[in-house]
Amino acid sequence: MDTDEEGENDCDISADLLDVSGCSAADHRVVLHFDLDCYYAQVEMIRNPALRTKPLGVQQKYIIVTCNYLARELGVTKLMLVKDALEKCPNLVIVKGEDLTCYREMSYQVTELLMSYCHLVERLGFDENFVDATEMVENRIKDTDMSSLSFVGHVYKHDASAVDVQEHARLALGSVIASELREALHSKLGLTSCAGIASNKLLAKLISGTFKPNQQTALLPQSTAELMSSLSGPGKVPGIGYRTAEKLKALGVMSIPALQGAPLHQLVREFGDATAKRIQSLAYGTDPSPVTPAGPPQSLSDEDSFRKISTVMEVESKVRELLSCLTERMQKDGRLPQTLRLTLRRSTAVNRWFCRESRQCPIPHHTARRVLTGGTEAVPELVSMVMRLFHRLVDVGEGFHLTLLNVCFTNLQNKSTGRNAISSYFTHTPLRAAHTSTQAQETVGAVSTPDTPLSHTQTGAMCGVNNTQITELLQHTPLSSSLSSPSSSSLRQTSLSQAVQAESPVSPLQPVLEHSDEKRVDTGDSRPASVLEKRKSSDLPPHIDPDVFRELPEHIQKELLASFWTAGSVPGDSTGAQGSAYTQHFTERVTAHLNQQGVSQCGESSVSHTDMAHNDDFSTGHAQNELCGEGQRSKEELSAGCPVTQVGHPDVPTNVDPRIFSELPPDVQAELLADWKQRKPMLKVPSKLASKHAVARGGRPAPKGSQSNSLLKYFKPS
DNA sequence: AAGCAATAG
DNA sequence: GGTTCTATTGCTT
Repeated sequence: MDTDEEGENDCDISADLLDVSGCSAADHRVVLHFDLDCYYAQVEMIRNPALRTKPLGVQQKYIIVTCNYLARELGVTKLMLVKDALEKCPNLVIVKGEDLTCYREMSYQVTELLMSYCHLVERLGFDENFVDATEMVENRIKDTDMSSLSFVGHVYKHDASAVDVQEHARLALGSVIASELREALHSKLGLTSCAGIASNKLLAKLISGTFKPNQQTALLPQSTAELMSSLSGPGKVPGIGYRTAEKLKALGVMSIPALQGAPLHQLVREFGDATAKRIQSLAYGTDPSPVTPAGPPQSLSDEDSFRKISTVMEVESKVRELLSCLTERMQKDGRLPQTLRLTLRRSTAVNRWFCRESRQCPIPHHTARRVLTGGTEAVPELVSMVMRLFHRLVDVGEGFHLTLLNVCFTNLQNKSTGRNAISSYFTHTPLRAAHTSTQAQETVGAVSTPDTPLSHTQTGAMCGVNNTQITELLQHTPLSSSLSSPSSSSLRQTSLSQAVQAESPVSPLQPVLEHSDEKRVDTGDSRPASVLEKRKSSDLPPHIDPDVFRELPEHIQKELLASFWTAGSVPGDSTGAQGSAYTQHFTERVTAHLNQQGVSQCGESSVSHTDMAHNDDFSTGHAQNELCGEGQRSKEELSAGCPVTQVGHPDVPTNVDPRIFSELPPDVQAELLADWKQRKPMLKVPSKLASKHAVARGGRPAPKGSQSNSLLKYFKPS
């Protein structure tokens, strides 16, 4: 009978059975999951808007790691061999994506933007974020008029307009918030995304991909079972990977219902108590794991793969290369690396046993310090440390065949004092934000217009971008007079931080920083689109050249007007960041527009290197950096966005073509130089990032060392 | 603390 | 059951 142990000890699963009926304590959370659309490809299209109209693939080594939707329509898929992709789609435009710098930087800007509205943000890879919006919903639910509330976006297996919002008010509010955050990502960073709204991370993640791209979906609690059983097998459950799925198969568990119904003791035998319970709960759609706030990364690593490295010399030079990049990153980070790890992959001929092996060692204090102070001066000592690790792994007497090397700094210790406020973790990658998205026709009822008065300083995207924008102009546009007039006229004038600041409408989306408790009477609707229409070019901010403005297509004009209208409500700060919000955006749009019109791009059309994909043997790392037809470039240069030969003025950034620079009017040159010189002091936002909520729930006490200080450094430039 | 396995994007 | 280039967590020693 029932005298078994397993029957009596707890009531774990039965708790789940209770909440099928709708509201129980367990679905109390509102969790959002954001997933950037084809992320790397999107970043590349932002860097070069001309790519938007073409099928685009991002290449790492010999595979296409991701591609845009145009390419997908033509049959290209993720992780496809370059050769296959080109067969399918001969017109595929390919950009190299081995250097992750710009993807990483933009990724942190995304997290940072989300965090500015809600501190509970957890990163998952570079392109996904969870947000626990429970508290935001609670705060908002009081003063929202239920009769005007409705779902934004899709509701899984339901007609969104037919769902009873009274019954699902919190979820509906979650969908409103998700759409506002997505709109913020779009208007501030130019990125489109999908979002899922549900009661926990598992469900939010699973639901977010149901309508793609650039759409969002909410999951009603009563649809949970349907969602789960729609998965083709246990392996599709996030958290159950290949190995676990294989083991389950061996147990005869091949479907979600099977996993739900599997005898617990059997799972426990295979996986242990904790894992067994966890995966079975997952099968029911239960996931108690908290949204754990993101911090700076816990390790920094750099790696390269190759066909073959078999001499110590090659190893050493590859290691040196990796360490140079890595120490630079480490220096910007500002934390002290306390351990160093080497990992490698060997090709054992007999059994293609692809596994990574590693050795690590502590880093002497003086060496670690030198990494931070001297940067690459520390490289030689690090190289010799790594080589010692290498000899621990490989008996060179035998001969060896490596296919990958990785070096990693871990055990990162916060530099206690706020003293060395290492500047800009993010050196801003060229940013062209806010494009009118081509495929964005989801009904975005409440806040569709590009207003969302985001009344906080979006540091990453706004401050200091002036310069990058100028830089962009220098890089991507011909020296035609048509351009120099708008750019210089709009960029030249320098002081006007106040213009529109007067009355920005109250945002339904309040950034967490200023926490305004003022009664907002009119939150939801308020903003008729007519406001936009009423603005004529006579309303242009003073620094915008009306003639240039009129040249732009109407939809871009509109977009810009909207941004003029909403930007700038930066309250107390804007130190020297003169009117950057306006000018930056304006400049961007003009530039993007010109590019889209096929203005010849400095001869360097990064568009036509579809060949050269396969001819390199992928042997020793380099060689393949032949990107824009300008010979070799280092990874860093590539990430900085197509530099040219280095000559010229010491203060001219490396990513600016000195020739082009020299042809600019002298006054513009002077201004740029001045700008570049005091770039660092210029950025700064003393925002106080949530310290109170550092420990959110049962989770972890926030990142190690928990210096909100260091976290800030990580996210903010300055 | 070290090394690895598993998971994920 | 691998392609890339990361990054995290948890188990085992």
